[in-house]
Amino acid sequence: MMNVPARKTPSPAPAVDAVDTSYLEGLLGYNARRAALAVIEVFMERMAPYDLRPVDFSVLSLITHNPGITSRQLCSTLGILPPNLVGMINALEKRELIARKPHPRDGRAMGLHLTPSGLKLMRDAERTAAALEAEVSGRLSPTEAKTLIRLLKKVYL
Amino acid sequence: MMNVPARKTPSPAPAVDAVDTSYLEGLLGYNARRAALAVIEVFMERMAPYDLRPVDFSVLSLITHNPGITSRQLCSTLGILPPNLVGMINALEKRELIARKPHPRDGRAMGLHLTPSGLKLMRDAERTAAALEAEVSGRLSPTEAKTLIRLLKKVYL
DNA sequence: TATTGTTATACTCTATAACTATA
DNA sequence: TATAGTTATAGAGTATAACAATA
Repeated sequence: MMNVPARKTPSPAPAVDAVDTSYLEGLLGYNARRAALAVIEVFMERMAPYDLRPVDFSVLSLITHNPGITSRQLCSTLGILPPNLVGMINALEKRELIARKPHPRDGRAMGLHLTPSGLKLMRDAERTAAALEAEVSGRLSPTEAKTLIRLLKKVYL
Repeated sequence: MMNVPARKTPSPAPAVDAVDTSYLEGLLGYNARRAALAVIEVFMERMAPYDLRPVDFSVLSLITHNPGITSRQLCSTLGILPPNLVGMINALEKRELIARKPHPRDGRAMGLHLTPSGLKLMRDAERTAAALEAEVSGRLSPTEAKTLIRLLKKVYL
């Protein structure tokens, strides 16, 4: 129970029963990272049926709401480096979810657009994302969910 | 001949001037990840003088506040896989920031402890972390900072 | 000269299987 | 049999340099 040492042992090597995480839990970065990983973990599970990782969803979502967006614009918006986007775009094009069309004003760039099947997939995927949001926000009140997003924006914007 | 109005061009490839991110910005996961990355980026800069990555700081901080903690306990607390912790522990031991002592009750395990120089480093590093917290929280009110951490905990706990 | 998209490549992070020694 | 620590290794994610085509 108490495990009281006999008076004054050198106490050479104490053991830890319950880990004290109170210090880390007071740090914003620690909590933000844990929360992000928790949400993203659920997100990955729900997007698995569509064979979309979070980054694929982000890319397709930006193309959905910005038809004709270029690779360069995707990169700077999402913080992806151009060489790392190439493979993703190629894969999405190979799956016939997106199509490249010539940019109307810049011969170097290609505008990215959803194909009909890409549009259909994203309608379902965004519905799933909305359901997931409602679920996670279910642990919060609607007001808390809005507050949380507002405060997170204040941190990174 | 005349039934193709000039107004109704096929609009073959629109261009995007300003990227619309409003959809993604409504998603909790997107905002949590962006905020976490922003905070961690500053954290990395401030910890560079100590040659500590965020994960090193987390490990040393847990050892600081839990003398005798085992590798296994570190792994389960921080969500690190055992094989990936080995190298970190070895490196910290080689820098003489931590020392392994035999676990008092389990011959398989080793208790981890700060060395005097490790203790000194962590006093400085935790002071730096506290200053950084104050700075980031400076973009929020003290109440907002507390609210943010409370809501983040609700999301991942 | 600067920028878009691209290739090649390296480095870090994370994940899996299997071994050892203790429990 | 199960667990703590370890090794080896594979895969994913992220980074820089350099090139061709176009601005």
